[in-house]
Amino acid sequence: MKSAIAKFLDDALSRLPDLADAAGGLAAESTIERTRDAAHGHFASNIAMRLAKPARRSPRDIAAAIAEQLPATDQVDKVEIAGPGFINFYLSPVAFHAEIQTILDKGEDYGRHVPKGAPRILLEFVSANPTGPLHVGHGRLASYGATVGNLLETVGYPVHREYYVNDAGRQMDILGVSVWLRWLETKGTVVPFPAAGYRGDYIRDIAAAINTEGLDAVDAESVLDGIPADAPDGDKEAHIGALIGRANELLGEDGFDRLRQQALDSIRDDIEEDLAEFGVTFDRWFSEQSLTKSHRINDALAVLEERGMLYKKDGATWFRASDFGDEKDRVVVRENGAKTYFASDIAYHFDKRERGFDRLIDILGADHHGYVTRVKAGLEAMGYRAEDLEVQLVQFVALYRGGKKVQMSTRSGEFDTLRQLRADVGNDAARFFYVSRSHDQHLDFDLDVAKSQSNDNPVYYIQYAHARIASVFRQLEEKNLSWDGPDHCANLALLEEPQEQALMTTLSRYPEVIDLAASNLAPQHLVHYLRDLANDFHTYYNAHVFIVGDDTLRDARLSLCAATRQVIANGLTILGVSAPDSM
RNA sequence: GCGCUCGUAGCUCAGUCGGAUAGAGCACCGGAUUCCUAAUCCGGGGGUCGCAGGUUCGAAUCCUGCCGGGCGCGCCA
Repeated sequence: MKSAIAKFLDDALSRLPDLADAAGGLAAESTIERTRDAAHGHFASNIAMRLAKPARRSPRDIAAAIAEQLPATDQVDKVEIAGPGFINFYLSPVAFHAEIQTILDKGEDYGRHVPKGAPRILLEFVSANPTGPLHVGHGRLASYGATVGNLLETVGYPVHREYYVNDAGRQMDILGVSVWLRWLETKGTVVPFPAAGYRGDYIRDIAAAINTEGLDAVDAESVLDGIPADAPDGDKEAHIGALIGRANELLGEDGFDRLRQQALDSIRDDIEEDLAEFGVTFDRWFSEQSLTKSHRINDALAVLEERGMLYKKDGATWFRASDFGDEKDRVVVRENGAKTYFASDIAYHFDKRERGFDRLIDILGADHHGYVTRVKAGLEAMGYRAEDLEVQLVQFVALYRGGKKVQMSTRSGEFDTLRQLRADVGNDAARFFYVSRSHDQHLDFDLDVAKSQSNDNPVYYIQYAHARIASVFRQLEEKNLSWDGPDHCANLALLEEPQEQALMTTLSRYPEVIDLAASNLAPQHLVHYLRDLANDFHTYYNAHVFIVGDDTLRDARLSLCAATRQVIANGLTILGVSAPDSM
C-alpha cells in the first residue's frame, strides 16, 4: 500500500524536473508515513517540506505542484495539502478491499518478500559457553536471535544461523576437573570441591552418566598431594590450575581429554535439545576447537602478519588494534605460545567472511561490548570492511523472585535455567515476552508475576483473537452456513462499520511493520502491532455479530475475519509463538 | 578515570533514520453479556518525555554540557 503511494509520488515528480532535481537521492517512500489522526487521511508525505530548502520554494507551493501531477487512480479518493505542507492521501475503500483480497490470496506468504540471493547473512547468536545449562539470560538471546532470523528471511534474505561453541581453553579443563572430582566422589574419594569449579548439580549427573572405561579411581591423597591451597586461604585459580595438571598426570592426557570431551558433548547436547524445544534451531554448531584443527587461527594470523599488522613485544605477539580505533593493541599469542581467545575470535570472523557471507550479524550479551571494536578492527586489518559486521548487544535479564533480584552465577550453580522458565510460563509466553521489549533495554523478569499472572500475558490476548476467529468458523459449520471463501470477496463494499474500517486499516499495515522490524532488527514492532490488531478484532467482535442472516454481509464479514486470522498467524509464526484454534 | 549504553504516566515499557494533539499494558474508578469463547469490550483520571542550552518551519527523537542508573575496561574465556 505504502509502496503504491510512493509510486504515485515518483510519477508526479518525474513530471516536475526542477523538483526531481532538488529531491536528488531522496526516496519518495521514505517521506511517507501512516497518519496518527484519521483527520489527516491514511498516509501523509512530508516531501514538500524536505524539498523546500533545496528547491527554494515554499513547502505548500511545492505540495500543490506535486498534488496536481499525481496520476489518476481508483486507489485514492482525495489528496489534500495540510499544515505546513503535508500531502495527505485519503485512500478509497477499493484500496482496502484489494488488500483483504491480497491477504487471502497470499495466505501464509502475505508480508513475505520474494527471496533475494544477497546479501547472504550469517546470524550468530546464543553462543553460550558449554559449561552448564542455559539460563534465563540466554533465553533472551535465543528468542531475539531466532525472531530476527525469521524476520530477515521473511523480507527475502538467505539467513544462516550459527552457534559458536567455546569448546577450547581453560574453562573446558575446569569443566573436566569438576566432573572428574564428582565422579571420584561416587567411588568414595571425597576431595573438597574447588571454589573455582563448576558446582551445579548437572555436573554430578554428568559424572554419573559418563563412560568410565579406562578411568581409575584414586584416593584423595594422590589428588591433593602438593596442590596449593584453595580459597579462602589460597588462590582459587592456582588451586584449580594445579588440579588440572594433576588430572592430566593421573588420567593421562588422552584420558583427561576423553573425560572433558564427554562432559562437553553432554552439555552441548543438552543445550541443543533445550533450544530445539524452545523452537530455536541452528544450521551449524561451530566449534572453536575446529578452528585450531583446521589451522584457521594460523591462517588468520598469517594474513595479519603479511599485512604488517602484528609485532612482538615482551615475548608476546600483538595486533595493532589501535590503528583501527581500538583503545590499545591486543595480544594474539601469549608469551607461553598459547593463542588468546581474541585470536580465535578474529579467526572465526575471518572464516565467516571467507565462507562467502556478506553480512555478519552477531547477537551478544551486553557484557561483550568491549569486543566489538577489536573484532571489527580485526576484520578491517584483514582487508574486509568493519561495516560487514553488525553487533546487536542484548541487555541483561534481571530475574526477580519474591520482589528480590536473584543473583546468578554459573560456577556456583545458583541460577535459574531456561528450562525452568519454560516449564513455568510456557514456551509461547517466554518467546513472546523476551522480544516484547527493545533488545537494548534491560529486562526485568519477575518470575512470580510471570507465573501467577500468566493469563494476563499479552500473548494470550493475541492468541485468543486467533482462537475466537477459528471458533466463529466452527459455529458457521454447526449452523450449516457457508462462507463464499477466499476466491471472491465481491461483497467487501458492505463493510462500512467504523470497527471494520479500523480493522482493515490495521491489517494493511502488516507488510510495513514487517519491513520496519526487519530493517531495524527490532521484533518489538511486530509484537506491538499484533497487540493492536488483536485489539481491533476484539472490539469488532464485541460490536457486531458476524454470522448474520444476510448472505452477502456474512460473507464480507467472514472474509475480514479470515484475513485477520491469517495475519495474526503469520505474525505469531515469525515470533515463534503458536496460533491455537481453541483455548 | 576512560569507553559504551539507558533515563517517557504510580509500575513495566512502546514511540527515537525530526513531523501535526506523546501511546499501550498493569494498577485505580465507572459501565457492557437473552447473540459467534468475558482469557473480551467501552468510558475516566493520570506526563516539566532526567535538567539546561543549541540546530530546525517543526525536537521525546539530532548536537553539546550536566545529573542519575547499568555494563565494560586481563598475555581470562
